[in-house]
Amino acid sequence: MTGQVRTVDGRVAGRRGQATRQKLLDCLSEMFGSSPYRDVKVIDVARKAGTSPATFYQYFPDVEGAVLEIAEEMAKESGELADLASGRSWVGKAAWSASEELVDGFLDFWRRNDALLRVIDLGAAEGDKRFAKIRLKILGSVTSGISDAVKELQAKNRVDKDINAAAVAGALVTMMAGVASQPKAFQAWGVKQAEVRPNLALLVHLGITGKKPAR
Amino acid sequence: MTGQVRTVDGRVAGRRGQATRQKLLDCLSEMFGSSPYRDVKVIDVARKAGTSPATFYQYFPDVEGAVLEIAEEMAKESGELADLASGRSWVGKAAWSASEELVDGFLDFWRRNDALLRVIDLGAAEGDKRFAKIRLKILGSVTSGISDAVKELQAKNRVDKDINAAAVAGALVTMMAGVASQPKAFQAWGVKQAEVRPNLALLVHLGITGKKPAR
DNA sequence: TCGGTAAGCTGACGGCATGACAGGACAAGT
DNA sequence: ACTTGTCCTGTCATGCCGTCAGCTTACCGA
Repeated sequence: MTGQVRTVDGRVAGRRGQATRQKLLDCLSEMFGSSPYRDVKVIDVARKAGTSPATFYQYFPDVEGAVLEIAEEMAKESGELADLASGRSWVGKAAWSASEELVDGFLDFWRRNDALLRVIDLGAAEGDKRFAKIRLKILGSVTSGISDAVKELQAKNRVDKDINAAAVAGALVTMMAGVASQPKAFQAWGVKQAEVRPNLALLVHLGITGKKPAR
Repeated sequence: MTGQVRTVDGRVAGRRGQATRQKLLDCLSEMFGSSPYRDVKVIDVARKAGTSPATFYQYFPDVEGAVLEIAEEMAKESGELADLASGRSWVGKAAWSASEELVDGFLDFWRRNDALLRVIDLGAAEGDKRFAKIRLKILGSVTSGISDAVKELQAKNRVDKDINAAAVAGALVTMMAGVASQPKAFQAWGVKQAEVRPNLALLVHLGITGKKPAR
C-alpha cells in the first residue's frame, strides 16, 4: 500500500535508516509525555535518540511532520475502538453492559495515548486538515457505530425519529474524549476517579437509548 | 484586590506602561486566532504592537505568562456562564428551554474565546496547575450550577439517588466544551451546524433530568 | 578483492528567538 | 531650563532552527 519509506530528499531508506527513523519517532513519542508540546525541540529529540538534528531533518520536514507519522500509527490501532459500539445489543440489560464496556474501552484507549491525542486535538481545532483527518479516522469508527445503534433503535420505534443520530453520537464521543483528557478536573470538582466511569456510562446509555438503564 | 501592575524587574507601571502592556496582550490574543499556538513568537507579538521584544520581556516573563494574564481576564467574564444553570427550573417545559439556553450560551461563549480556551485546555491537560486553576474557575460555576440542579431533583425523588451529581455535571460541561472546540468534526460526520445545538440540548436535558424533554 | 554507488550521518553556518542590560527618550512638575 | 522617575530600545551573548556539503558506511556486481 504505502510505497517505500523515503527521506526528505527522496532517497529510499534502508534497514539502518528505518531503524534511526523509528528511534526518532519513539523518542518523540516519549517526549510528549514528559514535556509540554510547545517546548518539544528537535535538538532534544535528536540528543535523546543519540543522533544529530540534521539527521532528524533527513526523515521529517519538521516536528509536526513526525507527529503526523506517529499519529497515523496510532490511528491504525484505533480499530479496536470500532468493536466497542458495533455489533452490540442496545436493548435491556445488554445495553447497560454495552455502555459500560464502551466507556471503559474508550477511556483506556485515550489514557494510553493521551499526550499524542492532545496534540492531535489541538492541531485539528486549529484548523490543520491533516490532524483533523486523523482525528476523524480515530473517532469515526466509534461514532458511526453509535450512530448506527441509534438509527436501529429509531427504526424499531424505540427512539424518537427527530433525533439526529450522528449528532448525538458525535456529542457522546466528544464527551468521552473530553473526560478522558481532563481527569484532574473531576478531582478538583470532588469526584473520585472510580465515580466517573459509571456516571459516564449512564449518560452514554441515556443518549443512545433515551432511557434509564435497567440494571 | 490585585496590587499595582508591576514590571518584571519590580518597578510599578505608570499610565503609559500599562497602555503598552495592554496593547501587547491584545496583540497576543489576536495572534492566537491566526497562528498555531506552537508558532506564536515574542518577536511577532512585539512587531504587531509596534514595539520591541525587549519591551515584552519587561512586562511578562514569557509567552505563557502573558497568556495566563489574558486567561485571568477572560475568567472574570465567565461569570455570565453561571446564570445559565443556576436559578432555573428543571421541571417540565421549563427544563427544555433551560437546556436550550444553557447550550446556546455555553457554545456562544466558547466560540467567542475558542483560541484562548484551546490553549488553556492544553495547558491544564499537560498538568500545569496555573492553567488548571483558571479552567476550573471558568467551568466551575456552570458545573456547580448543573450539579445543584441535579441534587435538587434528587431531593424531590425525581432523579435516582445513586447518581453522582458532580460527575454528571462535569461530564455534560466537558461535552459542551468539546463540541464547541471541534465544530469541524461534526461537519465531517455529516451533521449540519444547526443540528448540533438541539441534539446537544437534548443530551443535557436527559443528563440532568433523566427524562426525555416535554416539548 | 575491489571499486562504484547509494545510503547514512554530521560539522558547520546563517538566521532568528530569547532574555539581560545600560542608557537614551519622554512626560510632568518645579 | 532642569530634575526626576518612568518608559522604551539598541545591543549583546546564548541557543535553537533548518540547510548544505562532504565524509563515512554498507551493499553489490565484476
